[in-house]
Amino acid sequence: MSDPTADKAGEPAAPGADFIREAVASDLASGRYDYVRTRLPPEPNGWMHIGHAKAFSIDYYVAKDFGGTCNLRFDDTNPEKEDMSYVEAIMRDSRWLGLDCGDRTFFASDYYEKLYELAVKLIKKGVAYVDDLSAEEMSEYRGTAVPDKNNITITPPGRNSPWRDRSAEENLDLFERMRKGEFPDGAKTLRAKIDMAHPNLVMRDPPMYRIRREPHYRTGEAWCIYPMYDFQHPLSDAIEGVTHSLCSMEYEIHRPLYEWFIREAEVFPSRQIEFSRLNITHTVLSKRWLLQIVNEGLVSGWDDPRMPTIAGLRRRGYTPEAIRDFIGRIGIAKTTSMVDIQLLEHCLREDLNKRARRVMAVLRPLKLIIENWPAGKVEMLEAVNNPEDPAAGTRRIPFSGELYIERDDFQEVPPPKYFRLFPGNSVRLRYGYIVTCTGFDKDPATGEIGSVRCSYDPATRGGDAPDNRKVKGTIHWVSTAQAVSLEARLYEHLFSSERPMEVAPGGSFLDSLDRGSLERVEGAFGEPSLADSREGDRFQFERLGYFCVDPDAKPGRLVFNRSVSLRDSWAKIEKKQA
RNA sequence: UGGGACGUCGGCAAGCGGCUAAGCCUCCGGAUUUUGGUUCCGGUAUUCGCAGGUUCGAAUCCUGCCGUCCCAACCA
Repeated sequence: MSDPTADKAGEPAAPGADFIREAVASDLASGRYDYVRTRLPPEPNGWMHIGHAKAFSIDYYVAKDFGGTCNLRFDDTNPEKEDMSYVEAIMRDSRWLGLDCGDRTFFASDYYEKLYELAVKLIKKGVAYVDDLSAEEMSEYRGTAVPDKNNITITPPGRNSPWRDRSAEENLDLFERMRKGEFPDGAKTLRAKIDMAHPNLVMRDPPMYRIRREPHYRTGEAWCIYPMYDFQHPLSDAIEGVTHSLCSMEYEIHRPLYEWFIREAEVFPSRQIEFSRLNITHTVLSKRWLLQIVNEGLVSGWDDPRMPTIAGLRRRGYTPEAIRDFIGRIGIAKTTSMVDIQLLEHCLREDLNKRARRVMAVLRPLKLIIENWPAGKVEMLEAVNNPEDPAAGTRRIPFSGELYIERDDFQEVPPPKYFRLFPGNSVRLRYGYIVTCTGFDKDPATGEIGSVRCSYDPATRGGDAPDNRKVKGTIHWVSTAQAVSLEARLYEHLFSSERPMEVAPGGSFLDSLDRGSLERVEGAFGEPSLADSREGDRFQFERLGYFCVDPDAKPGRLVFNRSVSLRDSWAKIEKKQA
């Protein structure tokens, strides 16, 4: 936090740094607009994920870069899926990320009356009509894409609805009665009258309003007709004076329609610009799929630390700075891309390396007994809190003749290049003493190592060897008598497949969901300073990774999430040897 | 014989007719190191989907092919 550049992370260098900023700069230069306003347009039907964070960041920082403003506007026009809890979650998460629109928070549902009036205007102009076709009929009349034998899609021209040429008066009357609730759900729609033979499917008289008797989370039962996205979005943008309506590539095909509504409704001409959405390896960024994972109980909730949601990342231990840095690094383009999740992890490590306090904890304890240690003696040793930040100071940790070390740090028969503890070998106990392994106990039945014995060199207090002898390995430890017990939760990627969205024919994206992606390690121990840590506190467990205190932690019951492991070059050596 | 877009290193991504094609992640070496962490050095595209063309000169312009993605919701 002390790094002044940290808050700039995620903000691309300068106006013109990407094609969107170039376009905005050029619009300002040409006089097309004399100010800049963007908007974050979430639909409150799911929690915000990192893909939204990318999109929101673009909206937010483009506006900021040009001295403009950014509105948060909930596109809440589908009462069946939306909920206030989602609004609250999205607001909390965007604020946490630093994308704070303050009092510029709006709802499309607040524009229903205004949108209705604009629809009436289009009816009066003769460019919108009430249609009696059913959904199925409409689909058929539109002449939608059909796969042919070569799997190529062909689209015959659509046919006009028999109701297409109703008079403006009749349409007006019908539309008014739709609003009054005189017709059952789905019986009629209001459609834009454009061109049923248009090569672009979305231009074939798209629906503007549907009848749906479903209480809306904000407007209650005030309305039984709801506007569709294509109609609502450009006009909501216009109502707010949005200059640049930035969205993802799948809306590109909708741009002619976006412009058509603006032109016909004669409202403020916002400009839509598209960019490609984010994809990340080993996860999915589709609200539908994330919802399914949550609903089926495959994770603990939207904020499960394995989820790519902002709440999940936060609980996992991600910092807003790391997420913003990541977003800044992936760039903005129009190509379909798949970003390596390792980049996200790298951004977290880089951030936490600078700020996380170091601490020692042993996840899989193995008892180490120092045979020549004076019985009952406890020494306090000084340890550095953060070698990257001298201001973090030092702390004192207890050392004794009985310690826990990591099971991995002892091998009865060392593999090649292994330089930790094995019979006869010396190792440094971090901030402690240099010890030499003198033996070990093994359960003859199971072959499990029960404890390891060693002798220490009193001249090496603190870990320095006065005789300059070389001790290659340094391992972490915790004194058994003073250790605090803790639970560590280790996470793997939610999906074992690099591209879970590429589902095999007849399969499901859930096929590659890793059911073992959460591992609870219950019998772990940490140094005593961990005892008074609080929810959200972040640490580096030396040699293991970055951990943070999970909300499940209670007084006297420590629970840590591993946010990300440290880079592990030994694992690579091992892998190569295998 | 529909429409729209995109194709530069394993992954992102600069490049906008003229220095030996930025940078980051990954990967591979090596140095430093009381975290096999960090940091630091070095290496990894004679080549820009392919084929032609224009030009003194092209990843950048033109033409044609090839490939990938999106569009069949009264969802957004």
